[in-house]
Amino acid sequence: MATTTQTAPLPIGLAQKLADSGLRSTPQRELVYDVLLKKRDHPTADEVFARVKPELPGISLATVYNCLETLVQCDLVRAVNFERGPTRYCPNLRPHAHFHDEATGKTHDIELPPELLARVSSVLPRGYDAKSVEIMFRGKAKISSN
Amino acid sequence: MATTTQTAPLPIGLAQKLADSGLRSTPQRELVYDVLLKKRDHPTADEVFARVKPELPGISLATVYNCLETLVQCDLVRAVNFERGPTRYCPNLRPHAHFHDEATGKTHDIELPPELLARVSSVLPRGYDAKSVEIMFRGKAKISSN
DNA sequence: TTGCACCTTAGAATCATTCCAATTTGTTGC
DNA sequence: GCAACAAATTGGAATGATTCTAAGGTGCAA
Repeated sequence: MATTTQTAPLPIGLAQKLADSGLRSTPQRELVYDVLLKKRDHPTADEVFARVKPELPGISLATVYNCLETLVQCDLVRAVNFERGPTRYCPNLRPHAHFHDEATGKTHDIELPPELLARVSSVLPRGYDAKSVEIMFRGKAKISSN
Repeated sequence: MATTTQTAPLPIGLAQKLADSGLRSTPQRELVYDVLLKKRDHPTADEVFARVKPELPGISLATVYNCLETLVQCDLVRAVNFERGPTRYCPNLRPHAHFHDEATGKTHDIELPPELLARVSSVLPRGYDAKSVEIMFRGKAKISSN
């Protein structure tokens, strides 16, 4: 195997982003991120744990929580909260909204036209300085794209 | 006291809305709703409990949860969830967004121009039928209007 | 006035998450 | 390579919010 060959479809930016924050790249962090990238169905921490365990049987749920939190801090992952229920994680970094299908419980990403977030933020009165905007829909989707 | 005099600034629509759903108007439900109307600072269930207790010392936390849930079902109150943390309750029925001030932890209502929600909903692809839209900002507010 | 459906209650149970103390791992300077 | 230190992981306990459950109350309807 040539030295330039990637050994796996592993997240290219992960180690760098972590280093930027003075953090280490660990097998646990890589695997958690990898799992999020592989199946983008907005899993909960528990679900990530279940997917990660076969690859790294010794991993603990606490570590999964830690890794997810780390990834969120590094802006590699978004944490999404619908009403009640556990936090869900999303590796889609492009501006998008979420649609929560009440029938299936599934969450879909909704791509947003580039100017919409600005338009939405423009409703803020003077004195309000928003770091982030979250748009979420709730309803039924006739299309099951997931 | 004339028969047409209101005996208290009690929610006019409550009994009716409840009846519409085949539910009864009870002292607990009235008081919980009253408390939400009186101080619109998006209290948690615990906070509502604390405000309600002096008026009705026998009330239980479970009942407060029940009443809040009932009010949400009757579309008299909105349940709001920011990342993690307890659900907050909001009796503002007009279309509005929420701004969560990271510095103070307080939540502010942001009035929305009437057409904005429609505009936002228009980004949904065919097949997505949204019953509700939620817009939430996170950041710092220089103005403390609450 | 009895029956029945709806409500409320207290406390137990559940679920997600965080905390903690102990251990492991990695890195740095020697 | 090796000690020392920092960062990361681990399992289990602790916490916090919410829901569940079983029992008792309340009030309308026949």
